[in-house]
Parts: sequence; C-alpha cells; structure tokens
Amino acid sequence: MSSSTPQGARARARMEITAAIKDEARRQLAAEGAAKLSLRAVARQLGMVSSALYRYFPSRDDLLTALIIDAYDSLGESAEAAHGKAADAGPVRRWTAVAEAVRDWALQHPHEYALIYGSPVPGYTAPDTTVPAASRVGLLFIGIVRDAHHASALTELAPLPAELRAEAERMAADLAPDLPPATVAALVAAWAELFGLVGFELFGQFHRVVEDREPFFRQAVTRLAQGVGLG
Amino acid sequence: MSSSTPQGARARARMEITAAIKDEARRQLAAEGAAKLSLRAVARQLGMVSSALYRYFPSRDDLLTALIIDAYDSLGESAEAAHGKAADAGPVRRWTAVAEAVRDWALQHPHEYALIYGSPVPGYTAPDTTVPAASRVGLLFIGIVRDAHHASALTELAPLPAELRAEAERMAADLAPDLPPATVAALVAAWAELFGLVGFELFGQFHRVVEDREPFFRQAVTRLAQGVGLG
DNA sequence: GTCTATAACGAGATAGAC
DNA sequence: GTCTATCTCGTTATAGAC
Repeated sequence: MSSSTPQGARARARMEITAAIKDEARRQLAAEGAAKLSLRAVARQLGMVSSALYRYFPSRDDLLTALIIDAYDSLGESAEAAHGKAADAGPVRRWTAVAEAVRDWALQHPHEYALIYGSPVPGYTAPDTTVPAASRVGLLFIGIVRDAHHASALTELAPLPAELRAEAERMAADLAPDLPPATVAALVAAWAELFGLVGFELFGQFHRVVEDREPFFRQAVTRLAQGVGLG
Repeated sequence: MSSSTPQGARARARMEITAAIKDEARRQLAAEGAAKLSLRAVARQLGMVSSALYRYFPSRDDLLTALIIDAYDSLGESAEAAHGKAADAGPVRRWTAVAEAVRDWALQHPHEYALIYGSPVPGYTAPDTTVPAASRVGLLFIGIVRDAHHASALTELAPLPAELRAEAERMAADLAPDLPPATVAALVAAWAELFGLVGFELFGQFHRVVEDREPFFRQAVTRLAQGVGLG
C-alpha cells in the first residue's frame, strides 16, 4: 500500500500467473480431456507446487469454470466480430456470418468446444456465472431476428400447436418480448440445430458422410435462417 | 467336441461374464465418464483379477468400442421399434416417431448418449466396426424419405447452390441414389440438427431456456421433417 | 484349448511426514 | 516446499486348474 507501482506490479504478476495457469490447463484439456484436468499436473508443468495454485483458483472446479467462461467469451467475441463485419448486410447474410464464425471457432478450438458444448464433465456442474458468456451467441441471433422483425422483413410462421403455445409465450417473454412466440420458439430450435451441425462435424459423425463440409454447412444454416422467417 | 452341453455351457458362461463386464463398465461410465473407465476397477468390482479381463476384451479400447456399439444398437433398436409401430402412418408421423424415440432413449441413457454423441474420448478413435450400428437411425430416416419420394409425397426443394451440387450428388450416390441430391443434403443436415436438439436438452443448454421440452421438441422435429420435403 | 491367478513392468497420481 | 512411501493404471509373461 506504500506506493502504487508495487501494487500494479503485484496485480500484473497475478494476472500473468493466472493466465499461465489457464494456458497450461487448456493444454491439458486438449491432451487428456476435461475429466482428467488435475491441479497438480498443471502446477508441476509450471514448476509450482500444487498448493500455490489454490491462491489463484480455490478448487479444480473453479479453474474449470474459468476455462468454460473463457471459451464462451472467446467464441462470443469471434461471433460478434464476424457479425460486426456483416452489420450492413441483410438478415440472412448476418445470420450465416455468425453461424460460420461459430463453426470456424469450433474447428480452431475443438477441445474448448468440447468443453462447453460436449458431454458434461462428471461431478461438475456449471455455476450460473457462466450464463452471461454462454448467452452471447444466442443474443446475436435474437438481435438479427429482432432487426428483421422491426424492418417488417420477417416471414410469419405457421401458428403454433396448442400444446406449445404457453411455453413459446413464456420463452418469448423471457428472451425477446417484442417477437412473436412462434418465431422465438423457432429461433431457439435453430440455435440448437446449428450446434448439432457443428458438433457432428467436430465429433466425427460426418466422417465419410459429408466430405466437402463448408458449402454443406453454409446451405444448412441458410435453411435454418429461412426456418425462423428470415429471407 | 465330445458333447454339446459342455460347449454350450462354456459359451454361455463366456457370454454371461462378457455381459457382466459390460454392465459394470457402463456403471463406471455413468459415475466417472468414459475417460476414466478403468479395466482394473471393473475387474475389482466383479471380484476378478485385471488380467482375466483380457480373455474377454483384448484392451481397454476394445471394451470401449463394445460399449459404443452396444449403445448405438440399443438406440437403433428403440428407434426401429418406434418406427415399426408407426409404419402405417404418414411420413411426418413416422419421422417424428423415430425422432421422439431418439430423444426418449437419450433421456433414459444419458451417459451412453454422451459416449456416442458427446465429446470424443481422449486418446481413443472409434474403429470402422462401429459404423453399421451408428448408421441405424440414419437409415430409418432415409427409408422414410425414400418411401415418401416413391409415393410422390415429397415436396421438391429449392435448387442447390452451385458450390454444393457436386458434394450433394456424391452424398446421394453414397446414401440414397434414388433420391434427389438436394433432398439427401437436407436430410443429412436434419439428421445432425435433430441430435443438436437432443444434445442441447441433455447437456444442459436448455436450462432456464426451454422448460416444457416435449412439445418444443415435437414442433422442432416436425419442422425438420418439413425441411426435407415431408408433409 | 479355455480360463484364472500371480507377479511384475513403467508410468503416473497421491498423502503425509518432514 | 520437498521427499518418500504408497497408491493407481494398462499391459504382459508365466504358471497352473479345469
């Protein structure tokens, strides 16, 4: 507390070590998977002793949570950047720009993708602090559809079956009160379906089924956009 | 070879022990995840010694492969049974029957679902022997669309973009030469998208987003069916 | 031939004493 | 923070029971 420089240096050192821990943890994620992520191994690789890590992350689960939030944020940032570049284009172009950014990010960060959209890690449940980062891609899609709606560029969807009406209205009230419930329901479905396409490619289900995946993906997400009433 | 009974008894014992090993392995799968599946722990739980397991599975990976094939077959059987019950119905009804069977099976077997459709197990790559079992659900969908096509009950889809034409023709030649390439491409996409819906529900992405999931899913898969030209 | 048990390897994780 | 003793793991070689 005597001068500001040591404090700043201290804070910077803390951030640097925190970053080094997460980098090493991501390396282990790629090599062994999230289930085997071990604070001890991270510490060993960094030349630290395991107990020292607890000053940065109070538990293995907290480290996992930080990695998950980082992954969602990295994906969200990529998607937002791609969306920004297409901001002046039509809604379908904006939609596919975000979708392709998601796919590109997933192909470049397969292990982090597996961490956030793959099988849950046994014994770990994500806290609510992951929600804002996890929502970023979805919010982009909502924004695109909302803009189209306010520009009267949205195709009206078929009326909802009675059994879904209440739930669709609840979802709309929660996510986008200015959009028709049928549109919101279709949007949430398209959101999940997009990650089905990405996951199948990444996790090997398209092996020997889809070879030329980029045009296949582009066409599929274009049709997803049409399914929610765009274009 | 002296009499048939001892041979039958031996074979039966072998099958029973094989089944017991897989059952115990599935229990571990649920508790610890596929990455931590351990031959020794399985043997211990069964009161055997670890080396004895090698009479039944030549390696840990072979045990994993057996579990994967079993899971695909269990899912495929459920889907085929549901499809059989809807055999007389229209194509959309048959489609949703299969899709709902997939979802039901996934909800009842979450860990086996994670094994086959979740993140890949680090250090393991599935051999080609898993392909037939893995194809069963897809083949059902192809059959449904093919029947609709031959009954002239298929809506024609929009023409394919030029960049996708060659790949769609290749996929069609591989999977269903009697179907239009655009339909095959849409079918493969819908197949992946279906598992996106199921995976999002199972892996927690719908947490606080979709609450009443059954009607939501039904509506979504109905729209997937329409997307490939059914109904 | 078919199976199980013992023992061991090399590697890695872990708990506790210091 | 370090060291050590003791665990785990997959896998193999070998010996013997049925």
